[in-house]
Amino acid sequence: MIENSKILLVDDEEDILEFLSYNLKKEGFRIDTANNGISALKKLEKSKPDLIILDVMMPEMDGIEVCEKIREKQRYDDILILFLTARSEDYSELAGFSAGADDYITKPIKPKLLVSRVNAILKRKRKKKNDGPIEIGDIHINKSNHKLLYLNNEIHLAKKEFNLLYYLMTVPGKVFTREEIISTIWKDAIVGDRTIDVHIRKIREKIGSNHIKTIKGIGYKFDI
Amino acid sequence: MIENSKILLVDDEEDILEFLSYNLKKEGFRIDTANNGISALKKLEKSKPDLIILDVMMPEMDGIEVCEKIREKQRYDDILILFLTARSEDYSELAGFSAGADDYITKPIKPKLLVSRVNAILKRKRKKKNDGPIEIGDIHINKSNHKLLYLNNEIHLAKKEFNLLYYLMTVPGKVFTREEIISTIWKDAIVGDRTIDVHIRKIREKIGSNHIKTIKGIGYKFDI
DNA sequence: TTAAAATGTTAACTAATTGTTAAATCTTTT
DNA sequence: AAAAGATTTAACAATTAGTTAACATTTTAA
Repeated sequence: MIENSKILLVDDEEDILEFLSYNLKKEGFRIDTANNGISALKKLEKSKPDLIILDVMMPEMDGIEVCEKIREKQRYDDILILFLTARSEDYSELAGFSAGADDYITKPIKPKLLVSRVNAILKRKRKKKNDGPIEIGDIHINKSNHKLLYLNNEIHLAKKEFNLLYYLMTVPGKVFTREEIISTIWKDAIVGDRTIDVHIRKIREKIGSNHIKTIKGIGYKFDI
Repeated sequence: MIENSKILLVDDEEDILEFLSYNLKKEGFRIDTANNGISALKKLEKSKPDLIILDVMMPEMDGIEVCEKIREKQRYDDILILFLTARSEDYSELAGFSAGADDYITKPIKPKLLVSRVNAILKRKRKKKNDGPIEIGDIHINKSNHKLLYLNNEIHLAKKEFNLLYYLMTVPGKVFTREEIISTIWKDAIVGDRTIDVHIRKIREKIGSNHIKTIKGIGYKFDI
């Protein structure tokens, strides 16, 4: 869900932070702010955003430098960086991209343009990775770190349970037939008929029984 | 070796290809050329270059489109793309970066600038891949001096242990499959199945068993 | 309404994976 | 060349995951 993306805003001017914050929150983004480079880098450690919007001109550590610092760490590779630059500071386009930015917006910022640019860039990111985390309601499932968050608590799922839930969540609302499930989760093994049920049961035990619905005679679906 | 980098030049004008080729070969780069987008995409399949220099203006498929096509494939993520654009085609800066370019050069091309830009961009890539120190919680690991600090005490790790821990720490939280681990830490050697475990055990002996978590059936991950 | 069909539930059983040692084999250092 | 250290292996233990069988419950449809 693009709307659910976390964005970190970095600018030394409070006005701009508020302006950006307001316009992006309205679109459903989760916003965090920092008013200098150092504090931005610290916030990163705590919670990794999907996108950082970074003012180029800042006292002490400018945006370019912050960007370079971020790009040094491999684990931040997938964070998008969008520069905010005054039209006059032409240098920034070049230096910014050399530092590893993904896009830039020139001031004065037009809310509509901002939002559309942010959406575009996030969409691009999403397309890139196919095992992306899925967040539906109070359930966050992430294949790359094999984590399931239910109401913000980490829940342990065994491999089969995890794969099964993830599979159902790839297309919420869609009914997956037992056959479909077997052929993707069990590939070539042959398992008895109760096996699926038992796994479903174990998942329900962990995330409550409202999310996975039984469609009798057909299969199961994940619903919010 | 930056000098050894492979560069793919894509331009429809033979003159420019030769000009670029001449100047870059002189610097020790390995050069391959293509005179349209289709052929460039085909050459990619055969042999992956480190950098692609792409003319924006080309008949049939323009540079932007080629760039987008490349960026669609995850396996080409680490290829750098540098655009060649006429000064007038201002649009390309923006469209180009949105398409996923890493830098651009405007025509007319000055050999010295070209070379320095190419070097800069390649160096940036190299830096990214490499060895920054990683500090997570109470663990500081530094590849350049092969040191591990745990709770501010220096701990000795044997080479394999060190590499393994470092690898896991490059992306904290991510689950590395046994396969991934084997193929990066053991490159081309073939080792038995218990080898990883034994190394993991030794690392845990030294930094406690909370940081490296086992995800049964999948692999290991480093967590804070 | 009731038998048949499908799914839910449990606990026992089986299989698969990982942990732990100590010894064997390589490597490096002295 | 001996010693020390690093790495791998093999055997076995421990743990966890996955499956099944037996039975219960629910739903469907005659």
